[in-house]
Amino acid sequence: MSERRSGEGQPDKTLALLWRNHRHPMADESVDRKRGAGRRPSLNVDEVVQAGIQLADDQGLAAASMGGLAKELGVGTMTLYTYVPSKDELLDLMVDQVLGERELPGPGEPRPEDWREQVELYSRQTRAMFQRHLWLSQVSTIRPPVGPGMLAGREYLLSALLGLGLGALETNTAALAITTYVDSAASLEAESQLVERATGQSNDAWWYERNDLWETYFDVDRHPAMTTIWHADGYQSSTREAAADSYRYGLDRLLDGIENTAL
Amino acid sequence: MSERRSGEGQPDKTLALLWRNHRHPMADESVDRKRGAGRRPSLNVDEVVQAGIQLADDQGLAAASMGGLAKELGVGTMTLYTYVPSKDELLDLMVDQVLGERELPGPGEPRPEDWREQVELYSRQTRAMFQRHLWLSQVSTIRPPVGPGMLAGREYLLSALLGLGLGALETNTAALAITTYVDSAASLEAESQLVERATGQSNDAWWYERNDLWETYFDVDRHPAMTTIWHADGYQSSTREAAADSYRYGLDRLLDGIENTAL
DNA sequence: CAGAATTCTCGTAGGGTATACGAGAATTCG
DNA sequence: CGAATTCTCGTATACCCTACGAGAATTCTG
Repeated sequence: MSERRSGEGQPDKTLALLWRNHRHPMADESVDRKRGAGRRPSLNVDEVVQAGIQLADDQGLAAASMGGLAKELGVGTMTLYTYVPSKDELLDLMVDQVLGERELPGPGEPRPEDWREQVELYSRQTRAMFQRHLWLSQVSTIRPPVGPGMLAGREYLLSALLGLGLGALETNTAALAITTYVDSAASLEAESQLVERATGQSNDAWWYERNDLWETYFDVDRHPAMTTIWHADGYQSSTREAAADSYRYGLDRLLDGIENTAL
Repeated sequence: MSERRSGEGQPDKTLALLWRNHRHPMADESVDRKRGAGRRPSLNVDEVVQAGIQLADDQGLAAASMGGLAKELGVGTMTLYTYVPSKDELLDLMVDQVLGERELPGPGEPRPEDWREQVELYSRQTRAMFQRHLWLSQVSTIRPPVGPGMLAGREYLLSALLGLGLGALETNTAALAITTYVDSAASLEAESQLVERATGQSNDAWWYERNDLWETYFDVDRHPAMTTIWHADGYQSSTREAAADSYRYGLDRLLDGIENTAL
């Protein structure tokens, strides 16, 4: 993973960058430089962010280093620091950008009627996002970029749950529980593919390589439950399918539980 | 996050290291060198692993580099490679060690009667493990060390669910869903504290620093649900408490859902 | 008891990372 | 045409992992 994240420097500057393409009440020239004297920039923030995403998609997050990205853009490494204060900030911008790519209906836009269908949509879009951008799984979400993309996602999920009549605090709590589950599972799924790509070995092949375990080290007496499941064909052959099934199952059960408390 | 993990080299050698302290049917001297000619080792694997855990606990995973660990042990960096084939293998050993520290009753040992209480115990022990070893949150779990510690955890959880009479495949699926939820949440909790430690700033302070967001950029029309929750006091002041509540809530709902399908 | 065999020890070297600093180049304003 | 402004980017630093191979320590063999 990544080590430390997110600008400790000036939150104002960070927020201004995140919201750079949104008009807001106090719209001053905090980001848009008034074009006057001075050398003309050869790039702009959006180009840098987009190129960063592209590079991370194609070659992995590690390849999207400041040096690598600069080479891709045909400029010197330090030139990037004209557009972005640090690598961490750049990552924030990349993340909020792709968070905003999810196609989630905003307020007033048409959406599924059933609340579960609405949550389902959030789940699908989020998983698809992780699939498009596997590197997301390597980025910490503890202090997320507080930009338009992230807020749109939270807004959508909360609006889906509001209809349940759960009370403000419980609604928020439920939304958090759902995002924890969905985002974590989607992240694990993406990470799994990343590992397959990086090692050139499927996860199934990896497990198979460890067959020795069962023959040599596995002690049936110490593991009766696993043995029982095994003999009852409780293990799926495909790691991937097992993960997908367990995701489906867990989300359905979680929503069942939430629905029940709402009655 | 960490980049790539887990020995692609020889699974046999890896397994032998992981199970080094367990007697097994085919017990040969694959690990224990027959003590004969040759210089005496100044360390052993367990010491290296233990020192690695200690160092990662105290100074963070980054500080537990091969160089740093060697300095701590008073040997040259390359000396460590006598005991452990690579840094990734060492990490596997550290992880399985702490997985095994969880106090989960084995087969035949006394345990809570209620299955939910048993799952609860798994949850408590796992969260406590992450709290003792915050660096676990930075380690990928996609290809876990297939050692005694990991197997004991899976065995316990499966045994807790077997009593529900769910059928082998569904039991396994449910167990996977539970570990995904519990492990992910515990990992996020630990990561959160790690970030606080690394930045010297509490997460609450971090959010507070972004108060500008609400005044300057937040658009009420685009975020009616968030606004509603806000006005109904649906947001908790403490990030940490909010996370804990949502964890509790989500786990309870998940177990509710599982219980219902079992009827 | 000497040399051979074996095993552990560890310095060096190489290719990777983010970014502080400051000099130089390009552009426009007065 | 200078001065002011802004963008460009080479250099230098301090880390990371580990392949390689020479040297040190110990015991076995005769």
